[in-house]
Amino acid sequence: MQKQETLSKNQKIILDLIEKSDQPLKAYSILFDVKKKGINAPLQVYRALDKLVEIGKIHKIESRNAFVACKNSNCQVSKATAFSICESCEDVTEVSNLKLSKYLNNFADKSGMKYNKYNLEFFGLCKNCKK
Amino acid sequence: MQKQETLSKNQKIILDLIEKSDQPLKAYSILFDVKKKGINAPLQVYRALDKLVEIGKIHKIESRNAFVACKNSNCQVSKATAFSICESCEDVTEVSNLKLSKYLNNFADKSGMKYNKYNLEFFGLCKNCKK
DNA sequence: TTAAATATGTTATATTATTACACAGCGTTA
DNA sequence: TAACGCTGTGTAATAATATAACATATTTAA
Repeated sequence: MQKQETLSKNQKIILDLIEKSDQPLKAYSILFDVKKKGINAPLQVYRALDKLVEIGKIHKIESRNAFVACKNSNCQVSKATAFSICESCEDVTEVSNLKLSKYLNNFADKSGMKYNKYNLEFFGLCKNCKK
Repeated sequence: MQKQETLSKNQKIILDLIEKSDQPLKAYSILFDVKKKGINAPLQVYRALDKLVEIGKIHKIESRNAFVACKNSNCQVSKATAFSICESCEDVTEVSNLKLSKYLNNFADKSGMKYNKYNLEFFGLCKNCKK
């Protein structure tokens, strides 16, 4: 949590916004929302997003080009991420399952390549949409 | 394999191109390459790509906005995909590991959501780039 | 107290993807 | 065989996502 203190102005504004949303936000919707705070250009948003992803405060949902706050309160670096995505309502939830992350962090296939990061996205129908 | 026969002209041209490449291709690079075959517009490419993804002939590498041919020769539907991506040379390989796919296909977390699809991307350095 | 590193602001532009509309070919079925 | 649904094609325009290039400010650390 101590890293929070050292965020820059724009980074704070944008992290705040993302943390207040329970769903992933897209870069240009963020831009729209922060214009009233003096952030005027896409690049200002993307720069903050890049930094926030880098330090693990937010994650990018690659299949949706959208960003969510990290729910692992102690997450410092974004290197092992998993999400479940409802294909109907687009609700996204971060999956935190110790077994899963252990399994994937230790995964090695025959290529001999050692992975230092992964991103997993599950798709399905959420409880509400299954009804 | 029998589905191959029923691909349309544009779909065949584009699948051919992707299958001949050992690395993921981006939509506009595909467009550039197939102009000589009479495919002139992005939409023609995207439509073919959508279809090919749908029937499992190719996969989209979400983090790279690029498309690779499916290496599972008998893959009919693209519902469980895993790739390893070298962050230095951008080499991408499809991971086919029965244990992994079983594990992920059966994965269920506390949300009770049942997944019907997933996409997993591992990142690291490939053998060549590790040297 | 200067240099290096990080962040900001702005304009322009590149890259990725979709909307909207018109029409062609093919198999069904009525 | 005509009407229909379905899938695919072609084209133009535009939307959505992301980065390059340049100038300047602020913070950090030697």
